[in-house]
Amino acid sequence: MARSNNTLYAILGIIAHGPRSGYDIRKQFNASLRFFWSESYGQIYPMLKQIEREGYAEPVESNDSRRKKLYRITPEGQTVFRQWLSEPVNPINYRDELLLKIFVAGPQDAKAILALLASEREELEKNVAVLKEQESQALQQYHNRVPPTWMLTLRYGIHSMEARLRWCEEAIHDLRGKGEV
Amino acid sequence: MARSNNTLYAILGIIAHGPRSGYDIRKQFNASLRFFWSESYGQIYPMLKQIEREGYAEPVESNDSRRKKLYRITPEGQTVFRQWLSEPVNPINYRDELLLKIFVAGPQDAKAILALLASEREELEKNVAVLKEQESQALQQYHNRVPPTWMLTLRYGIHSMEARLRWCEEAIHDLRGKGEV
DNA sequence: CGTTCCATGTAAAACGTTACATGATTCT
DNA sequence: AGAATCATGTAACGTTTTACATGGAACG
Repeated sequence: MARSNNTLYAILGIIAHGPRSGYDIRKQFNASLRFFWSESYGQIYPMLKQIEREGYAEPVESNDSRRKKLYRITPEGQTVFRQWLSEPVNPINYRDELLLKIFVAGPQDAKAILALLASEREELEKNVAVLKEQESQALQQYHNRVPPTWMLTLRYGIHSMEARLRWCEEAIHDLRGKGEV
Repeated sequence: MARSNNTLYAILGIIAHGPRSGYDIRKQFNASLRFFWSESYGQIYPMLKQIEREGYAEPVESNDSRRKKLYRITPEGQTVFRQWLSEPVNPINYRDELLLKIFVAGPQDAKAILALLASEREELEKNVAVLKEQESQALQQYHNRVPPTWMLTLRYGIHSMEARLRWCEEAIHDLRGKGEV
């Protein structure tokens, strides 16, 4: 079975909104979707060349003072991108280390697990704050016009992290209640 | 930088609760943690041999009618397992295809995204029902005694899937409201 | 006696990160 | 001038899935 080749479509999806360099693409993922998607340079640059070879994008000369190599999506690229977009998504393969540890922990590990949960909670509180700040900034920007679809990914970040945070607190409460600490 | 070698610890964590075969290990992950962790045979069997070579587990002859090869964790295995358990977790690398698609979608893709969200919602409703059923079964089983830590992973499944479900509904509502459908 | 499930295993390919190398531009 | 950031790229390594191969046990 052919693998999903997500890196190809991720890049195509970014340059579908306008010419971008490899550096731009990385930046865009890190700025907005870092909690749910990331691409490393080690994948981006080789994939851009492959995309060009297959005729899904072509280089454009930039009038930037930097020597950026911008790529513009071609009509063929648009076609395969929209095709991919409408296909059902593949099941996610999460590998959540914290969940694994809790799953395999025994009663004697309650203390260690509590420590992990505490630092997770701290981390989540920070991240939720960052996302909410981003949200209020974005809402000001779009106060009358329709917000773009990527706003939905921001909303997802808030929903999912708040849920994880509530779970963390519940779990800490449960473990403390056992008196095994 | 040394990579985290999670497969090793995942396996060690399972056999820490009693002798298991490669097949058992797979089954246990699929039964309880499938949404947050999975291991394929292509990793499990070679890793079991490596674990044996390193002295973290040893084979035990089974009195099972099947020709299972059970592995039992050694004291050294226990040690490295508990050590790993107490270390801080590495950041997760989610790669959430649905989020990616929504992030890179343009206004003209609203219809395609709505279809994806609708089938995601369906899927989530099924999964939440399954988990809640599992939860009530487990709660009966442990009605007086303290529930094991893996119950927390079940709770996480419910929390996170319900959050994703609520987000799905919110997103569908938003996209419909735009009149772009 | 055939089908289904149990059970172990390997090889190849695909995927993804990390570390390194290189050099230009911008800012202080 | 020096530091920080921008920018492209590659090689090595580690991780993970997929496809294939093999055969025994249970069940109707």
